[in-house]
Amino acid sequence: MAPRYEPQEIEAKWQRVWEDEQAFHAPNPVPGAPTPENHWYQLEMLPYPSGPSLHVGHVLNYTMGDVQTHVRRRSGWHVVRPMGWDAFGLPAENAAIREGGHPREIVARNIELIRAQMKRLGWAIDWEREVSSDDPRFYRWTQWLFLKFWENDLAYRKEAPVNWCPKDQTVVANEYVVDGRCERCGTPVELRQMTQWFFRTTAYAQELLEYDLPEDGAWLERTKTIQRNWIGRSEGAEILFRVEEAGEDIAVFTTRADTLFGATFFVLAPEHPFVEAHASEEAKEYARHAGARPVEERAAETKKTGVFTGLHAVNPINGEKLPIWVADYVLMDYGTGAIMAVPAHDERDGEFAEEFVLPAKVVIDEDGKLVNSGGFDGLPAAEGAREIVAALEQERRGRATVSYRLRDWSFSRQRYWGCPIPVIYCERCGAVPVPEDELPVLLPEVEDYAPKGKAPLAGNEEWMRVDCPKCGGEAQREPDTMDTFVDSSWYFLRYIDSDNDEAPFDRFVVDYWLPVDQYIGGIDHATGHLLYSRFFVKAMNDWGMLGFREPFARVFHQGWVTLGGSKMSKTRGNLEGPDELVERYGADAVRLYILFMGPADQNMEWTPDGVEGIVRFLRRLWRVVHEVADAAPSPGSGEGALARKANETIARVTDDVLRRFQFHTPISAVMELVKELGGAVDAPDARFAAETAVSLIQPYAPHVAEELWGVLGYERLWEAPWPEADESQLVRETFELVVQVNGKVRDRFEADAELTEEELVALARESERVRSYLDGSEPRKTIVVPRKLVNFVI
RNA sequence: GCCGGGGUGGCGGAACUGGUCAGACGCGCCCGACUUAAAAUCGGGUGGCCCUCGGGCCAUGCGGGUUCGAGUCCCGCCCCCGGCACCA
Repeated sequence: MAPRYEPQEIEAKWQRVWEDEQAFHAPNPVPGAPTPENHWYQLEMLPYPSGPSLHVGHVLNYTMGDVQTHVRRRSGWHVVRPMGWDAFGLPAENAAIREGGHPREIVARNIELIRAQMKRLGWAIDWEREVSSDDPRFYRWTQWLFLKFWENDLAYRKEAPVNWCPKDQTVVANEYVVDGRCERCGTPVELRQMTQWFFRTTAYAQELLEYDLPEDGAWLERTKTIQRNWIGRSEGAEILFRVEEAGEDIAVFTTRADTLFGATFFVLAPEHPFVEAHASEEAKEYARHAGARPVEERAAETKKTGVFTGLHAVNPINGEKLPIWVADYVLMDYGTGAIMAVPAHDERDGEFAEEFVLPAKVVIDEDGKLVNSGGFDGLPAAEGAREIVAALEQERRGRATVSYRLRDWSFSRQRYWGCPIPVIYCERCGAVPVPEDELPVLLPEVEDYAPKGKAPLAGNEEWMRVDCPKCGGEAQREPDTMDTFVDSSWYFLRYIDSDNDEAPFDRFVVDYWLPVDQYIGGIDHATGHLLYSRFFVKAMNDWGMLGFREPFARVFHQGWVTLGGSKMSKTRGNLEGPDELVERYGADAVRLYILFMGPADQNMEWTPDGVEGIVRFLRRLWRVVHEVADAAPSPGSGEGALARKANETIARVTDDVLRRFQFHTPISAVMELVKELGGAVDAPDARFAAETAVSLIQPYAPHVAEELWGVLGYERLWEAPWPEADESQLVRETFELVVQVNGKVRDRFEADAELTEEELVALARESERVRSYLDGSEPRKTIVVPRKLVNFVI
């Protein structure tokens, strides 16, 4: 009789062993010493410790990473799999405000609790590399990196319209405004003119479109599409229009240079500097009002609005004088903020022309060829565009160019709980960097850190007052803090060298481990975190800090876990933690269940109902392995029906996890194996099958697998080599021959795998059932698929 | 509108390069064993319709096509999910 399966005891026992041994610590390579070539960096997006518990979505995410980790480790890879905390930022700060404590304390408490949960789930994490973004030893280097960006003109300060969240009382980056609302709290954002710090992400717009991946790297098409759309590259031309009244040129951007002869008027965005400089009073008045409104609001207007400026622009291709209007359907931050209007071939220009009774001129006919376009008539549109741009280029009035939709990343935040921006403002010297040896600028205590529309750090006057590092005169600190996405843009580099106090990281070790071999996290970060991290790495590569240009070789997005139909999230308050289930059924059952629920990349509704099936499977596995240990001889035989099934299971599980990144089907495969084994525990090959089943389930259920490994007489399964399928066992001596008549299966029977095509046909024709369908007639055609089927066509 | 991903039983889903009556594995449901009984456990059944119990027909969003053979390939629709969108 097998002892009872007591997951709580078993799990506590093995977790203690792994902890004592630091079983999942992966040492860094040392220069000059031999290093394992086969290395693997397994990374999952780090959690916000804004609440006291993980939710089941996290459990899915980290268990997937865990399965990868175990399989890779046991397959001979040197695997690093770190963990840390995205501790700074709004989520944690808002939680602290809600609960009425200091963010530092709330975050520290949450980290304790979540770390304990992670250990309780038995994840194979290298805890020696743990980092937290609110630790001065970490954010010192966040500040250092900021200074590098500034020094390299990739960070700058400017006054610009920015998204302001009235609830969170801070600026929000474009990337985290979703449908005009703050991604964090769902409040509609407002447009505010503010002086802010920006990262010049646009400098890398083109490179961010090109995935500079290692040979075997792969990003999902889905993710690349989202990023591509976000970056929004359009090829077109910049064309100069002369405004004689002002003695100036204005540039327009167009993707339709082929329609240049069709331009009948000209439009400036309200914010275009030319308006304030030269336009009529009426036009200026309109521009002041219109420019203050957010784009979504402008777009929602049913009628186009605008005012004539009193000025004219000369079309460089034909010398026509076009009236210049100012209208809010033209946006300052795309292209040049000015357009040539072609009402016949652009819907919006058409609407505007209709509203203000302006002429339209058709220049492309139904066949897509240029008409009314002087010497360019008859050219197909694409060619016409090229020719026209070429002609303008001769006159230095135009050139082919590319425009992007991507904007620079605004990253200064008017909140307390973040990394201080190490800048000092001096009346005489302007903005001055805090000298490197004075880093970190520690986040000071403030009396009141509640959001109030301006930076809470400004409230600490003693901290704010500082001597200018350049001239020694009176100066003030920058009171804004950094967006938490700055921290997460490089944390994966710090993991690799988290004890380094001389530099953010050492290039040698980072170049060894990175790019991250497998990154797992939510697709909601496709245009934010994932893009920012790529930007950071490209910049650091340009400065020679590291030797690669992409941070993540492979990216996988788990689906959301939904509850009541909507994504689990703190804002919705529909969180479900794993604790109750873990307590009841153990970590192994929860880990298996969450992965068994469905394909990991699809959304799934959380229901604990099916966990019973997994518990039944674990109990069966427990019982069957004990029975085998009692009944079947050791070492036993590696041949027979069970052994073959076991080998097939090895091949399936390995391929699914490593190549297909599919986690639910391996569980089915092992279930099948265990079921078959249960009916033949005293077979000579039962022991081999039992060992295989235990070994294959270890990445999913490491505790029970370890215990059963012991029952089978072995030790340290977490270090045991991953099983390899015996190829000779996969090749069957016989196979089930399917015989079809007209494509319909009429008979099936075992046949020797060595038979030739002729022999198979002969065999098939002997079948009684087939004969009755053939009805004595000769098949018109016979198709033979070796080792599969014979099909008679009559 | 443009770009990307999907549509298979009561449910989650499997079928990886066109080839084993499509539906693995699990949930749920039904039947049985054990039990005084229930739970637990174990065994069996479970796409639909028809049936003379041999089997037959229909089925992978809809309509066509290619092929000896299509969930898988091609063409045309419909629907769902995600991204972008007054972006010139």
